[in-house]
Amino acid sequence: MLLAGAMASDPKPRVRFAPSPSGYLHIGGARTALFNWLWARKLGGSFVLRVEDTDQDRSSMESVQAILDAMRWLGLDWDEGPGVGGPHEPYFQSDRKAIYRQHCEQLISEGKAFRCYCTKEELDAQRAALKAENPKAQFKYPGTCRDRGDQPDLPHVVRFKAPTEGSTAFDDKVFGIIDTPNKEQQDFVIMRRDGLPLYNFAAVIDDHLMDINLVARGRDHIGNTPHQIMLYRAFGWEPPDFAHLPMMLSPKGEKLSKRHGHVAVQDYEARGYSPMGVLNYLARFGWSFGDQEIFSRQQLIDAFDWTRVNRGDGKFDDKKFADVNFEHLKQPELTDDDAYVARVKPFLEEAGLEHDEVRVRAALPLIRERARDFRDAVNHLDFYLREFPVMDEKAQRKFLVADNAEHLQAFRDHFASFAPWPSDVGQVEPMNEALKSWLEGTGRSMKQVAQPVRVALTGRTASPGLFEVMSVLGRERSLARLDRAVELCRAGG
RNA sequence: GGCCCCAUCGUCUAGCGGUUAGGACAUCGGCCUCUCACGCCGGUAACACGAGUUCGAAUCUCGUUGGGGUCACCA
Repeated sequence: MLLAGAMASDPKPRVRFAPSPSGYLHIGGARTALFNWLWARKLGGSFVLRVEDTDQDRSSMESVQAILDAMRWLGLDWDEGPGVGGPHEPYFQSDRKAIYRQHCEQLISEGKAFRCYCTKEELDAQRAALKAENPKAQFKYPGTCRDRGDQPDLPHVVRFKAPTEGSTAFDDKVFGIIDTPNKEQQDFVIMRRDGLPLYNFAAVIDDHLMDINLVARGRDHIGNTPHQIMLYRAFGWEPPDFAHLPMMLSPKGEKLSKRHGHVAVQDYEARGYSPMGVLNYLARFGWSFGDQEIFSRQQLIDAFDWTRVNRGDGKFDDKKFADVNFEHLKQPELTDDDAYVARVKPFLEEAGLEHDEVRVRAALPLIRERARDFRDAVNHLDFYLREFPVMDEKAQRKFLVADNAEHLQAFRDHFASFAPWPSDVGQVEPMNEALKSWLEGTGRSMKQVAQPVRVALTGRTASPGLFEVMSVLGRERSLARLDRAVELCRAGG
């Protein structure tokens, strides 16, 4: 057995992500891109983006755009590829047809590939006949056209003369040595009838021409690897290293697809996830670093290593994902105030809320420990940003009643003269003290007062501490809300 | 079915011959408390099974079972 990839030297990695633009950026694809990107960034290598759009029926420019947008949103920048160019242009396979044709001709002239004139129908018929005779038999292309004369004018596909003796092995950076008997192979098609290359052929040529020295992709490509290695050898090229990643399965263990909910990166963007929240969850899926769960972008780059990538497939867990994202929103070290404000802004606009940046920043410490994503943050921000809060009907009925008017009025009057009014949520302690002594002095209980005040200020029964809210709202707005609540109590009661 | 791969709490995982099998999410209690949240403390919960190797296996070998991938003129 000839072992590919075993003794590759260790130059700067040149890795690639090669999506097929037939939809959106799949969450599993994003992880593949991430691992490649991390490796390139860690070692100062290059991350190449190549668009595999040879199947014109399934590819679209909208899809290319969606994928590039998602990559940019995640911050997975590429050193070569669409938009940035590079020394190995073009980076769209649909612009490289001449290259594939030329290499195909080379293999044919060297006797390593041949034109096959069999039609799909003929092959199907042969397969059916074999099945009829022996249901368990495995149909393989019988080599009908292997030694038939070359007739380029006839409609044909081009097949690679695959070896049938021995085996093809490679040393995977994740799975170790994978050895596949060649007798399993058949003369596979490298060029379609319409002259367009098939995946295995185009990928090999591009990876070689683009100097890719490590191909990292999903485990579903393991079976393609022997084919590709055969092609490298046929061309006399050194195969790159390979690293295959375990699969991301649905919570039920099935292949992850749209029916399982959110699988497109853009779905998470729309839900208000943070790019680093997404990246962090994906990084920890099939890879670990001791007990560490939360990573900044730089920590990920520093810590990433193929030796810590696992082999077992995993099941997707939305709850864990949400929590990792939450962790990134909570910690200012991971999402600083500027980033937070910038990310939440479009969601505020979408909700039609006034984007009062000063007040948003003032409320941020309160929001951070409550909002699980930026969309959720808008909900928590809502009552700070309106003139008056939207009253929750049940809350109003229960707490803004005649009996509470007096408590609210007294609270309002007492704190109207309080000075200094806290300008920061961290400065509310004096007000808390004042509240306690006021309650004692007037014979009121916290229970009697707190919830009515809360509803008055926020329109809700759940919110941050009373004085934290008041410090964000400011004196005037707070008092106005209390006044309005007193009116509501009297009118409603 | 052929070939390939995988197997630790429900989930993501640590473990790389000797551990009370650890962490995180989820879940269940409790503390904190003006509500919510954060935070803190604690509980339930795993080595798929069977043979070996070894003084000693979650760790090594083989088998069984289970799961996944792949067998296109898709990628």
